[in-house]
Amino acid sequence: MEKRPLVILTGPTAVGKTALSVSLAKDIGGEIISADSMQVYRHMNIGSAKVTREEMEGVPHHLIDVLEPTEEFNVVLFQQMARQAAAEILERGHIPILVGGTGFYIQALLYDIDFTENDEDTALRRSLEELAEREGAEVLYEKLRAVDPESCESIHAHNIKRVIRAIEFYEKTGKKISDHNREQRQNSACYQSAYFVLNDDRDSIYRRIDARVDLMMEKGLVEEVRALQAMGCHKGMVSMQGLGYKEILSYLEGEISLEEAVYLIKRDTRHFAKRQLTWFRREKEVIWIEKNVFDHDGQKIRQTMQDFLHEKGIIL
RNA sequence: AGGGGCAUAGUUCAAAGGUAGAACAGUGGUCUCCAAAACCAUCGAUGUGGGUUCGAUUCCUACUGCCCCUG
Repeated sequence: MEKRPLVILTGPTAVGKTALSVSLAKDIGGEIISADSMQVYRHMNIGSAKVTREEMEGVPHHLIDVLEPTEEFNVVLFQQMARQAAAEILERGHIPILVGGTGFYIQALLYDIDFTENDEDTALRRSLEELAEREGAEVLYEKLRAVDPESCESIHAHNIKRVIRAIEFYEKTGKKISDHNREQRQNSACYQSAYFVLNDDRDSIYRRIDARVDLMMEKGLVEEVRALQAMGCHKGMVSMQGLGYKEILSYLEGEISLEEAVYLIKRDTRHFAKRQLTWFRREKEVIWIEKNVFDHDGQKIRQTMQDFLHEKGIIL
């Protein structure tokens, strides 16, 4: 069976993905699927740097504003929704363009990673969390070693989240997650894809992050978060783990000053950008689009991307 | 101008007559259901010139810079 086309445009936060994605979509007759864990949420516009109506310029966008901030979102949901959106776009004879900075989500869709072996078990997770809290991370780690020693090779004992997931996987399926992951790593892309990573000098990215955070403050990030708080949003929610949200919440709860909150948002966003780049470096078959190689000329960048798309047979 | 104080990593702070620790930043990495999360690793400093001493970054001294007080 011939693979269906998928264009991916990603890169570190604040590098300029949104603007480029819209013009590319117009160039090639595409529709955009957001691979962004925060822009899915309604009422979270400023802090998530969500594309505005105007910025969309009429290009259809999917997976934006589809959940309430009180709802949960995760890779599995993303994968299902994105898969569905892509199918619909293709049916319309358009090209799906996956745009966003969450590398894990992109991977989940592109390689069709199998997450369905078990359902999330909140009770089990909680009891393991409590165990770690009460008796320490080492005890939890030994529990994992007993059932899946291989996982201990790759998961650090301090990384409680992943230790719990590995134990949970074993409890629910009777199989080792290390085996499962090894199998899944063999997956090859299930789309005829072009995986573009837009990048720029580190200094430029960091400067843009700082400027963007300042702009968010001017636009009223504090008010946005205050409104979310009034809707009943609190730190325990997935949506409130977003950069800009958790820090402003801390400020509103009187834990830190506004100045500290801004400092933390900038710092954590830089860290995030760095982690994103680490992820993309590791991904196979990515096409790096270094903005400075193209003198930051959007026209040249779009032309180059289209050349790649021709080459890969994604566009004629 | 006079008096006093301080000069240690990019920043904030430790320590010590036998060549210096930390936090944060920076950098590299892990990642297969909380991923804007969680976690790991790592680079890096005694302002400059003299003197005392077996040995100074530490003591003395001059210079430079910064801060405070007085005028």
